[in-house]
Amino acid sequence: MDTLTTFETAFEAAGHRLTRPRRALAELIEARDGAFSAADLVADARDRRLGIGRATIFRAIELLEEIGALERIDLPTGEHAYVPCGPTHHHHVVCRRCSRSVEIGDLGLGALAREIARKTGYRIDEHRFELFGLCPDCQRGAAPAS
Amino acid sequence: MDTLTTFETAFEAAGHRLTRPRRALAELIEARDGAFSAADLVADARDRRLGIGRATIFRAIELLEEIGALERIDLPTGEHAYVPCGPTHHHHVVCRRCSRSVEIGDLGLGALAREIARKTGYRIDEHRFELFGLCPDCQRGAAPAS
DNA sequence: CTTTGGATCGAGATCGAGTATCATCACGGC
DNA sequence: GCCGTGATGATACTCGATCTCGATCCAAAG
Repeated sequence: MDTLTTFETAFEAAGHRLTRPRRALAELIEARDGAFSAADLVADARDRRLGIGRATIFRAIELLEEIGALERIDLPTGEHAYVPCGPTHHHHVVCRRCSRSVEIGDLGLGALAREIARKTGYRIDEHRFELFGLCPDCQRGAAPAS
Repeated sequence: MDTLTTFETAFEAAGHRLTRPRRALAELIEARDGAFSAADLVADARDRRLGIGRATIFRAIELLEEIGALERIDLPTGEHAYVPCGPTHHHHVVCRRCSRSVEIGDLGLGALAREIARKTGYRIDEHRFELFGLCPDCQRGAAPAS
């Protein structure tokens, strides 16, 4: 395999080494195609006997988050999950059954945040908008992708 | 003290006993006047030698959350915090320095969620919108309330 | 191709939030 | 006041996440 996946490219572009564990994790994430938890990756890696340590997985996630290739989402259950995403400001819709996620644009929330800042007097420098529900497939009762 | 605080009333109204530990926790929460973590309450209780067990604090928080007197918020740091709030649908603006929070109304987000549902095909049944920044006092460099 | 330094790795210890257990206690209706 | 049931708190435990540190690997230079 000499074509690099999105995540492999992300590692290189940010000036980090493209090591075997990182390649493997990039593949695992691409294979999931949706939101996943750190525990999911740990389980995947163990199931496939990749011999990747827990710490390495957390470090890779942290790195991809810094780079902007992943974003952490807080599920309604209180668990942490991560979704693959692009560099522009956006929000996510996450299926609570299969975890597949869709990016949506800013949708005027930036303007809304400024409006709220004006009304409350707060200086707002971060906002999060997350939506949860069922994706079309899961509504039909189809088997989820992952 | 024979006037009940908001939280003491909340316990009674939901048909739960108004015990000494619960009264004490209600006071601690009111005294904080903003978002706080479970660990904050544990620390407060220990500092004041109230002799309240860790489990009791988590149970009280869980109860108040069920009742609707508290809502869990996920801070940008990944920590869980809780904010006092009323029963109607709303969102919060939280100061990331002093944790004081302000409730804001729905602001048309319900309609926006429906619009997103239409576009993406997802059946959306939950959404969260949280804003973080500096409250007016903290912008002025004033000492935060808590 | 070999060397070499620093980034990265993996195993295990550790930490900390949150939960489960269970004998004892106290609220509040009677 | 009594008593039954909900509540309490000490303790042990689970589990996600972090820290440590010696070993290893990558990649650039020679």
